[in-house]
Amino acid sequence: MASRFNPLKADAHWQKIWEERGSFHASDDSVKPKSYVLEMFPYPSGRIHMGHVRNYTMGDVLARYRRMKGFEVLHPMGWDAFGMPAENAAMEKKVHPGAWTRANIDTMRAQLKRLGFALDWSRELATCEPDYYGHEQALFLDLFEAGLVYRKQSEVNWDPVDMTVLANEQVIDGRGWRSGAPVERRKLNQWFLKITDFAEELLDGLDELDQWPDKVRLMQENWIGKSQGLKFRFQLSEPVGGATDFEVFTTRPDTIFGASFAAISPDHPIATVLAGKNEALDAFIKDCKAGGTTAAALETAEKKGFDTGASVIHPFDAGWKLPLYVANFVLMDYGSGAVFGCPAHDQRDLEFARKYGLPVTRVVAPSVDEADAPIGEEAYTGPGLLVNSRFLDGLPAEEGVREVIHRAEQDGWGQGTTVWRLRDWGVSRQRYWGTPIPIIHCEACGPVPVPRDQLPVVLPEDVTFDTPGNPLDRHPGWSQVPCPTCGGVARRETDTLDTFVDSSWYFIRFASQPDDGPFDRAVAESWLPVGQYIGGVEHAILHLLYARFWTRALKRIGRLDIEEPFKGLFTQGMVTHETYRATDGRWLSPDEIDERDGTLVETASGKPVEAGRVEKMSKSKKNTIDPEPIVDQYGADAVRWFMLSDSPPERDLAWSEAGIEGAWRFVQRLWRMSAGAGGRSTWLGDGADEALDRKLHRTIASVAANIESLAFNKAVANIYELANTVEKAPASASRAKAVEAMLLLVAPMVPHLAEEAWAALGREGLIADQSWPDVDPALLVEDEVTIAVQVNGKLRDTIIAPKGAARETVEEMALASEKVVRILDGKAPRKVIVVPDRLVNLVA
RNA sequence: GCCCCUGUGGCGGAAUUGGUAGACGCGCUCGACUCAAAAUCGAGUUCCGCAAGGAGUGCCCGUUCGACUCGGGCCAGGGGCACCA
Repeated sequence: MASRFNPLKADAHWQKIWEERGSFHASDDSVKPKSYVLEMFPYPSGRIHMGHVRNYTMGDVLARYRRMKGFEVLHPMGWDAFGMPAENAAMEKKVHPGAWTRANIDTMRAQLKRLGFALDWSRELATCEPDYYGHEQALFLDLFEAGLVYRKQSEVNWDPVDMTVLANEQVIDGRGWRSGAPVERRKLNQWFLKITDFAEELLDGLDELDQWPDKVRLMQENWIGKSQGLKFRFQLSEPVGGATDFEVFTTRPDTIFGASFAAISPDHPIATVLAGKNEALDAFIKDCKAGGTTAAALETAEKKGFDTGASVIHPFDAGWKLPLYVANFVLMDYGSGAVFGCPAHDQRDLEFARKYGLPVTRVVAPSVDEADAPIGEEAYTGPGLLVNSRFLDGLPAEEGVREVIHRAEQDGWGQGTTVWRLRDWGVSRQRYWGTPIPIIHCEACGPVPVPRDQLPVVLPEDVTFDTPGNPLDRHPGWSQVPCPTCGGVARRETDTLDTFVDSSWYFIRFASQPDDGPFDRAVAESWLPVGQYIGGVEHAILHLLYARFWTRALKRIGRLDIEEPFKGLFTQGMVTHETYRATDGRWLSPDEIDERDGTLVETASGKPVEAGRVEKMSKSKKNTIDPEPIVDQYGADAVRWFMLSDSPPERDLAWSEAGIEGAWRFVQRLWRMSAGAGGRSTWLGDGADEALDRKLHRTIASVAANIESLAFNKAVANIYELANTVEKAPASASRAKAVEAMLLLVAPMVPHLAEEAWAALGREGLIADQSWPDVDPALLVEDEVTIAVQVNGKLRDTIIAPKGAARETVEEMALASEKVVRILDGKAPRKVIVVPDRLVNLVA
């Protein structure tokens, strides 16, 4: 028997056997209970990175464990293959996005296979292929016909030099990433999905997702952002271009008497009219449109306003006029695009009022006595009673909200309403490498769906990337088609779908992939919802919300009777690594660094180096570790073991050389203990070892519990403890059993070693096909317990007592302790607290 | 700006409902084996102290017989923010 486990041979050997036997093919018509384990599918960016390895290792352990527990497991893999990086590669490297993407997929598939994941490769899919996106186009048309798709104007980041639309990520400090030109906001006609129709049910549905992290549920709740408040109309003192009033929304109608100005968005129709007669205002509005469209860019921008000279009338007092401003912080997309400002109780309004010299009137105070307490640098947003508010005076603020809404409804100038922060999902992208939107624009008929028998609308491959912008627009023939309805002159939609659409239903396609439709309903329903979904927390909002929406939309149109796509969700942490910088600011890779005389230097130059933070692996910081050479050197199992060890899976994992070395050593230690030369003879023996039996059975139970709750680091620690105990135990029949059971426990984590050792021990069949070992409940119960003895809450001694011993017995034993006698010094304790089987606390 | 998360030895971290803080791993120290090294095995390793003992889970305050755990107030670091996926 080999004295060392050789992963180079073993990995490939067992991977081939699993593949030949179809070990991990999921059968749709199995009689076993079904379990769907899914990790977020990767974007084929080039090569597998450590984050993928960690993600897929976690899912793999769970999938393999569930198979051992008797489930028919669906554990598929595919490619989120459309997206911007392929177009960037096309421009930079002069390769076609399709060729680049497909080559990446081939590379990454081979890399994943080397890690020995228990995946059903027969269900592999790539979103960039017509046999996937064609079905997506059909689903898009289903939603279109159900009235869930519409068209409206929406803003994009526009690069005026490159004449192209920019993604937020391409806007750096308000400038285009290539041209460096200041970015403008520009309106385009775009397609939207009516996710807001589902706002209420998407919010309510969160309550039932009890196997999701609270953090993610909260993030989604905030994102959906339900607010209740008052919608009312401000009358303009003088009509503006025919308008005599406009709508305002507020969540704080109780503060209406603290109003000192009204503000509308730069995009508000009234602002547009006013700007027509006022050059300075026009310039101000243009200025507001500079910069990016992200929330962060908008909200950190300096709060600026422009006094239009117009005014509005206070709803409760016809003689009270409020100045009307155009303000850059008022969002046209939220509420009505108009607000009233109450500086005393809103920080942003306060800063605005101070800047433009507007009055600040307190209308909420902690008590009536503080009615005239001045507002300093900070707005008062706490609870309290209404003051300086006429008929509202003395009411608690929350009652004031109800009272103002009541009066507004009674007098007919406003009504209580619910407003959502959630906006409809804009799915148009002015890009090539995405799913073509299956719509034809006819001059006479308007937008017309592509007839079903003409799907898929295939993305043409003969395009060029020599100029910026969407190549589909420039393609000579592709967009020119007759109208399907009238046969007249028409043009294909040249925008493509947001790649989040692709990832909103791939998990359904994995469950069922017929040729003639997106999925077979009954088969899909037999697997769904996904039992455990695992991926990065960066998808906590958008991807997960869109997938939830898409699933509910399919239910609404009668295609699938599933409400929530993901029953269990787990968000794993990132893989990090140390960073280094040369004194001139260059990032240096950790292997370009040496330590000389206690200081860090750059190996090549000998110049000093500054150690940076341990950060997410990224090319720009030169701290990435390519998994492939690591697998070459240590084998798949050591890499997998390291990914599971130490760090809790939801937190970041710091890559280290020492860590992978440690994992490698443990893999070898497992081999020596079980099948390695000389190993067996040391543990074969007769007779029972009850202490070892107890340890084994407790370990089986706790490893199972820890895998089920995805606490892999704890499962790993359990196994180390067991290994330590087994090694110290004398030879016995119990020890022989423990070694074999231990192989079953590690089989989901280090499957190649487990198979190799299983075979070396002469056991039949694959370890992958074995059942998880049973636990004898009798062995989980201890007959003796260690009890802590405290005096005044401080630990002074421990005693060993029979499990379940009477309070009196334990108290007596504690009082008999030498240390306790010395500390109590003859005095009787005032009070004795006994926690059965845990501790005794003597209060002196 | 808004929202969220995290903070425990030299390091990663463990600690069912408040009940023996530091399991397990890494590193380090000493020892065994070896001509030597690697590998392996054994012992030790929160801090102060020879010891008895004392202190200790980012900081301050509180609740409790008892707080890493609960409440209040801070500090520090990190993440997300709708066209990156």
